[in-house]
Amino acid sequence: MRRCRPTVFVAGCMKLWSQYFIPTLKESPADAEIASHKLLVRAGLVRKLGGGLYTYLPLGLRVLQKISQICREEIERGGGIELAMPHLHPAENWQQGPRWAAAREIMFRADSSGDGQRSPQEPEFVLGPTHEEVITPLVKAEITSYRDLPKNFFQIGTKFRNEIRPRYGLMRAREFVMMDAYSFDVDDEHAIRSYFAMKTAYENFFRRVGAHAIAVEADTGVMGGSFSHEFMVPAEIGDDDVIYNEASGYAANREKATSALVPVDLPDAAPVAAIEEFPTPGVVTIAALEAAPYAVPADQQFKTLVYVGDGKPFAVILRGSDELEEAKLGVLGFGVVRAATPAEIEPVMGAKPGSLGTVKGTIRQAGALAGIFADHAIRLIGNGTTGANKDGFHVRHVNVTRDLAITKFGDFRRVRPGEPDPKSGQPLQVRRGIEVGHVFKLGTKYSEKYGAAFTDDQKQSHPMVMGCYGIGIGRTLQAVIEQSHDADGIVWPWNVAPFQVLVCVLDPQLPEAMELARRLGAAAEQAGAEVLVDDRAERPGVKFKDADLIGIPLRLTVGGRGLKEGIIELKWRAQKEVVKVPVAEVEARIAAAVRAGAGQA
RNA sequence: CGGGGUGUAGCUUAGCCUGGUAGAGCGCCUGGUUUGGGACCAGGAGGUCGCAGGUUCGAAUCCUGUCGCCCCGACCA
Repeated sequence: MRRCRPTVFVAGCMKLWSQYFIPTLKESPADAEIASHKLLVRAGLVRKLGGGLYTYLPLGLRVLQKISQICREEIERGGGIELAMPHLHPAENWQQGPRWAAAREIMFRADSSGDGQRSPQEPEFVLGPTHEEVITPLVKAEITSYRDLPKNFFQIGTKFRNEIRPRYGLMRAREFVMMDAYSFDVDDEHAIRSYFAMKTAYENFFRRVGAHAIAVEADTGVMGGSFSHEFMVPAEIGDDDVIYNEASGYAANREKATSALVPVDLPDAAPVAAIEEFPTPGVVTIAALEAAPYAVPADQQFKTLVYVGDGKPFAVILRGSDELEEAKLGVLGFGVVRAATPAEIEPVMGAKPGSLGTVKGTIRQAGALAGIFADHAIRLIGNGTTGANKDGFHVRHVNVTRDLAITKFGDFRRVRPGEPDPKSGQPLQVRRGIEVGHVFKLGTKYSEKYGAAFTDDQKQSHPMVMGCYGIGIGRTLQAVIEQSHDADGIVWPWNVAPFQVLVCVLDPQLPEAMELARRLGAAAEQAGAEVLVDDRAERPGVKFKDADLIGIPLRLTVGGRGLKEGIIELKWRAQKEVVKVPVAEVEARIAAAVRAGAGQA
């Protein structure tokens, strides 16, 4: 017979470490790069199944549930109604929607079970990466009157995205837990109201879970305001650059950030001379044209890039010194955008990349282009140099208004730190952040496509105005760790800690020690805390190290030494000091400590 | 998908260049000594060296292919 530890039952819900499951690690797994990822694994919160796939172990699950519950409460307070949609979606729902082509590459396909012999070309099912394609048809079928609006439905559940590169543990997983909400309103004004209710709910949520998240402008709306915000947790390991100015409060994702580089009242430059073609053999880069003998500064060159939007080529003009921010091409309205290949460019433009330009009359097949889009900043050039659409030639004295064929101006360049803030003119700064949430005013894109319309009090039918909202629950969990840890381990904020109180029994073989531990645990539970009792037959050093690693906010230590003196020790994970408490006073002191812990959270 | 790296016991890894018995630490099991910040001694279990081919008398080691994983870029909660 194998010897087993006898099962010990404890009153209340407190868990005995020896009978629970908290596999801590002394060393970090080799594949963990950042602090939060290492701690997730070392503290026994998660284990990896495969790339971007994680099992939540008991401790991790408890935190996930804590965060989910806080999220649920705040979204409900913001007007959300919880429901649960399938994770498996008929591909048909997506095929009828507006972004099948764009979204399918990140979707996992799921075909009917069987021997796989009859696997169709097109998937029958996909695993849901998000749920607009499911909620909108539901609302279309169920809601038809203005009397039933507004509605805001949300769920907290698993999402599947075939991320090209899963990374950093839960930060970018292929299967992850997300809160997603969808609002339906009668008009823009109400939709904006729903939007800001969600934004407020988000702010409350992040405050309660102890994550310092800042709302960052993610899109400049067409209606004079901004109706997309990302919630970013500042962190060095973030994937996104936040462009901001502290004084003015301006903050935007790099992809959407703009600057006041071009004065609004900048007059159009007058032509200086007739355009003139000149030979530039072998010159195919901005840098080469900057060099002798040409000596044209990069910020006096027009850079012409060719992209393909939904199969049609189009051109973008930037200053030679600027970089294209590809995400900004989104405003052009194409579904799928990619850089054109040299083979695609030459027949349309008349030259290979490096000699391209958009001077009127020089484009071989101007009609083939879906448009020529110019960044505002080229107006700062006024008169400059560009490619002649003839290999080995450029043209100078090119005037923006007189000579360039431009369909439309727009903001396409990537902002650089130091440029003037669009709000205040102060220099912009940059820092890294992790996107943990997103609020987005969708408009009628989906409601029109799926026919989600309502009848107003004038018997008129209108498409509903939608908003969509997401919070990465797992990502928030990891962001909290990233923001709240020290050299020894995690320092959980009270509200999301897997347990709030750890009773550390140094001599569990002493019946009186275990008996006292039970008393302390009961007192903490009575005060409203969740309690973990470390009753393992380990040396004190091991227990203290593990306690610091898993980061329970309040630690109560019961040891033979203290027992003799009639004291126990009370220590906050976030502080260094140890407070000795006479056994006679423990119940009252613990109750007060638990209230304090819950209060400051 | 492009560039770089890596795969050896549950975890961290040495060995690979220069082919010849697969090693260590942690963890685990047994016994003992310890006992307030990751103890010590003795004994023990545990490895298809990612996978498939090839070269060779002989491959963890060299070659080819393949797969997984990690890092840098484009996408996202």
